[in-house]
Amino acid sequence: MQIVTIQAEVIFQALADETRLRIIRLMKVTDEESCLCELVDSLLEPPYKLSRHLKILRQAGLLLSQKEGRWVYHRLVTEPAYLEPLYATVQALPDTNEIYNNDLKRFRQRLCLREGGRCRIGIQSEMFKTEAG
Amino acid sequence: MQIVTIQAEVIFQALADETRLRIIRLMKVTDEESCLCELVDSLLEPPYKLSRHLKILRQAGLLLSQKEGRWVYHRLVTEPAYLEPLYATVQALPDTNEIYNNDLKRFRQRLCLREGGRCRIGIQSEMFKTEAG
DNA sequence: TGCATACTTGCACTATAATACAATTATTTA
DNA sequence: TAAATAATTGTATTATAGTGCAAGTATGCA
Repeated sequence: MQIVTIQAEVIFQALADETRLRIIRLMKVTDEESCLCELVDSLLEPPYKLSRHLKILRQAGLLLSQKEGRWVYHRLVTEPAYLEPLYATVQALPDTNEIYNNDLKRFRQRLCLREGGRCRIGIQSEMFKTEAG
Repeated sequence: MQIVTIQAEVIFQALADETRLRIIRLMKVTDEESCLCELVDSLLEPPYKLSRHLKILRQAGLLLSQKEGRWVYHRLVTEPAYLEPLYATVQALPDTNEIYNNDLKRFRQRLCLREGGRCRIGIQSEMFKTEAG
């Protein structure tokens, strides 16, 4: 086990971006883990963009990423304990334009395409764009 | 009364800086308000630098600034409610290098120089630099 | 009314950050 | 072993952010 002390500024910086807040909120609300292509289909953002944002969250100590074959699953890190009120804050943020809610709807749909609880397909964005705003 | 919706990214961005975290933590821990020169003496940073950081915090909706003669007093904003866990997080951050603690010691000393609960003097940094690390 | 002073800001400079495209890596499968 | 594919990254570009100096504003006081 490796404990790295992460500067508070780095954590707040990691949360100071709309795309990254969308990722954190989705992971927090669903208590799920997700691979890149599922996030692409949920947030409707290009893979290279999300991949870079995921890296920033990982480096800030907020996400843990594990490779499984061709897929990489990302999930929230819950330690140290002071991360919890931060996630709670993100989860409590107003969602005036329903951005978070639409991400969530698409993500839930996308989860239905898993087989045996794992993603077996790639990006399906075209399909998801036409549905659920 | 004017309610302005502030983007979450702006709030997290405002917290993504060491100097600003020092200001927030000091205001939160002491539950005090402070003018610029008191902060200069507490954080030992130049006035123009702190003035700019205070502006950023104000624009993010975290500080309220009120002018009183030549002095401007700054204090934490507590609304909306989701700011509270953020401040709590800042207050709970580890203080490995005692930076926050040293700020606090100097601030408490500086408060002793108030007359009638108000600051009546300007920057005294030279005096504060020589004491309490 | 002129000076001291608490604070702010214009400007220049440097560093960091977000994005898009294209290329690359790593893994699976035919 | 070659093609397909999930994911990452090099590079260029543009925008934003932090800092320091010097100048400016606004208030109080002699």
